[in-house]
Amino acid sequence: MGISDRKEREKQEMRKLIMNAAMEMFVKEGYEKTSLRNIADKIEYSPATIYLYYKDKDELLWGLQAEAFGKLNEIFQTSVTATDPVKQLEQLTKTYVEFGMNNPDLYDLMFIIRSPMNVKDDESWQNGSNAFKFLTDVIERCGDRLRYKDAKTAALSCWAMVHGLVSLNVRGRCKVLELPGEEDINKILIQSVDEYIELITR
Amino acid sequence: MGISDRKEREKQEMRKLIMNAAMEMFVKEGYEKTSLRNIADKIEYSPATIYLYYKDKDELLWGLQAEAFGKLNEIFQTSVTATDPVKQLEQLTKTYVEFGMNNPDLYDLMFIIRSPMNVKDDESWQNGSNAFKFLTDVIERCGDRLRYKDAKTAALSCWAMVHGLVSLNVRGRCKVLELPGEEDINKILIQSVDEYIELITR
DNA sequence: TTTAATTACTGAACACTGTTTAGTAAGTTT
DNA sequence: AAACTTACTAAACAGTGTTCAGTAATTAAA
Repeated sequence: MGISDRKEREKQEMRKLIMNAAMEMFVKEGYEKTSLRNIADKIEYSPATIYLYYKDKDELLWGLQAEAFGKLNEIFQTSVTATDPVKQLEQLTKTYVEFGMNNPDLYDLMFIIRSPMNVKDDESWQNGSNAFKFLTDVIERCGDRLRYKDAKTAALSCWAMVHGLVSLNVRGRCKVLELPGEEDINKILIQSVDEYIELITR
Repeated sequence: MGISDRKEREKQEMRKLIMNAAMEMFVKEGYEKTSLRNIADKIEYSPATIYLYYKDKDELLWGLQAEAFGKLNEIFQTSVTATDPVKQLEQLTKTYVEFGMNNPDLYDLMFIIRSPMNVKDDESWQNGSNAFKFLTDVIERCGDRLRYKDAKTAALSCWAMVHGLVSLNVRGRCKVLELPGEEDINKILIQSVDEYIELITR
């Protein structure tokens, strides 16, 4: 059955072709400009063809989301290098903030946009879950060096803090801060994370 | 010039008619269903008419945003009743979280959606700025009872925390938490806020 | 009071969006 | 060579925000 094997291979290649085009479009042109028609144009196929490989736009976005979470996990792996778990937490949170600020569109897709993150037990949810597990593991290793009652709420709070900082910025809500002069917003965020880590450790 | 006065009055009434219809639609049907055509249908005018009173959809959204911020300010005023500034901060943060959880669509419009919050010196920005000032004022009154270096970063961090909690929930990102049983997510959030307040006070 | 100018409004169109369906052309099997 | 299956697309549907020419009513000027 070599033919059906090849057919299956070609099908996966086509899925990848669509996926890659969508991803490239997404990081280059942003969410708004990434329509099915534009993607179809890019890969020189009809828009209807995409529907033969993906149920709808949401399914495509889940794919992008999965890749983005994978990327985040990779960065975590390479950036969190310390042996001290508290130091690890510091590296983790800063890495998170930097990732969000450097990849606003991907961050959007992963943590802000409405549609995805709906279905359980798919790749996207798996990768997202892994990233969160990375955080909870670090926090658990911190043990009683964190001034938190249990690891679960500690993880939630910690995540909420960094996500709050990033998402307020990504969606331009930090103008009310009225930063004096041309202070780098990126540094202020990192500083806030620093202060937070200091605050929750004893 | 009584005529032009009446004309101006009628113009404002029309603006209000559109605004109210849009707001009603927004809180009842959500953002997705609130299209210009639907609004126009509701007030029994042509969609084109709306453009005679609002430059575009964004301008309309700014109006809604302004009202929502006004509403939030009101709630702040009636809910923050304590004399102790730290207690005030606790009331403020909890009120914020509850507002977000009870009015997800409005919260969306105020703190998540992309388009608005662009232009300075308009009503929406004013009201948003006021809400933030409410927070910074409370924090300043707390003085050295907060374990923060300066009031500004304290305010940012505090806001980031509550916004993080609410927005992760509003956009359904808290499923990774894997809450045991049917625990009320609302209570967990309030609990997290509690713990945070406790954490930053000495 | 009749005519001219201004105002308020709309129908229809434009350029998009995601999505579905009927039909075609090629590849595969019999 | 005929029958079947697969891969693909043109065209349409229903929706979006937005613009513009044209109409009817109101106001101002003659």
